[in-house]
Amino acid sequence: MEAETELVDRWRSLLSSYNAVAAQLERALQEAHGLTLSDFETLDRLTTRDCDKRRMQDLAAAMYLSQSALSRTVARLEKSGLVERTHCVDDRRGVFVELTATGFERHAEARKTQLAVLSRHLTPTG
Amino acid sequence: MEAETELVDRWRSLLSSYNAVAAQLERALQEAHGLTLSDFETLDRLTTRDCDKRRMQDLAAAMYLSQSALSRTVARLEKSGLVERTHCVDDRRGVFVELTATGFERHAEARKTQLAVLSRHLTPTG
DNA sequence: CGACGCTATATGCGTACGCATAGAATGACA
DNA sequence: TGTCATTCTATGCGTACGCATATAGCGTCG
Repeated sequence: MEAETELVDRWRSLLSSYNAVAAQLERALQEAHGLTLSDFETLDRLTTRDCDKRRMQDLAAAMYLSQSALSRTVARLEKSGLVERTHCVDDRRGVFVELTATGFERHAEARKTQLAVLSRHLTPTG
Repeated sequence: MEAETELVDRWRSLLSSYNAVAAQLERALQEAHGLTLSDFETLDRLTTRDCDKRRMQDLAAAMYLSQSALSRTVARLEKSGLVERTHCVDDRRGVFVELTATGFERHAEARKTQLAVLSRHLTPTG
């Protein structure tokens, strides 16, 4: 019984910490840069890794999004001119996603917003 | 710079922990009980507190949901017969939300599912 | 080569969300 | 009593999501 309530308490804590930060972050990114949280996270994955040209499946594996959600996120980013999609040459089922110069800049600006929000709303305790 | 990456790392960790657990929980609750995560959390609030009859605004304050999302969640729960809404007598703008017997039972069953999922997917590290 | 199973991505569909606003009831003040 | 600012909940609207399925390319075996 003790273990159960401890488990639920940890979950509650995670739930409220996450939602508090996520809501602020979502709003700030949207307002200042026209980006969804998923948009930003996707851009982030593309800058963080060595090659800034990644296959969809690699992105999907590194993220929390479902395959379909990632597909649409990348479609949004492409429409906004932040990434480009190119078919792989060796396996034409695959799709490479690549940051554009604009995408790189937008990410850099958005990262400032992210840091500002995190430092204000992400408490050390969780 | 050090502090910045530490902050971002904490956020990443929170993000992935949350999503891993939330996705499982959402699916399990939906499949086994026809409940959204928000549905369950709302029922949970109604059983946890002293009086199991609460005003919308009290629920809203105790939760992460927006006011409109809570309104619709309660509407769903009422439609399913798990809660009842009654106008307050003293302030008829307000709405009391009350668990039905069915709602109480459903919550008790769903809580087992919650505990099962949490014990499997909520790691001690967060 | 041709058929088949498998993998990678896209899309139809239904749902929950947040924002902005509408609608109803309150309290204060003339 | 009548007006008006305020509070509480509901709703119109547009968006992102997940699930299931469609589509296109791959590799193998005959």
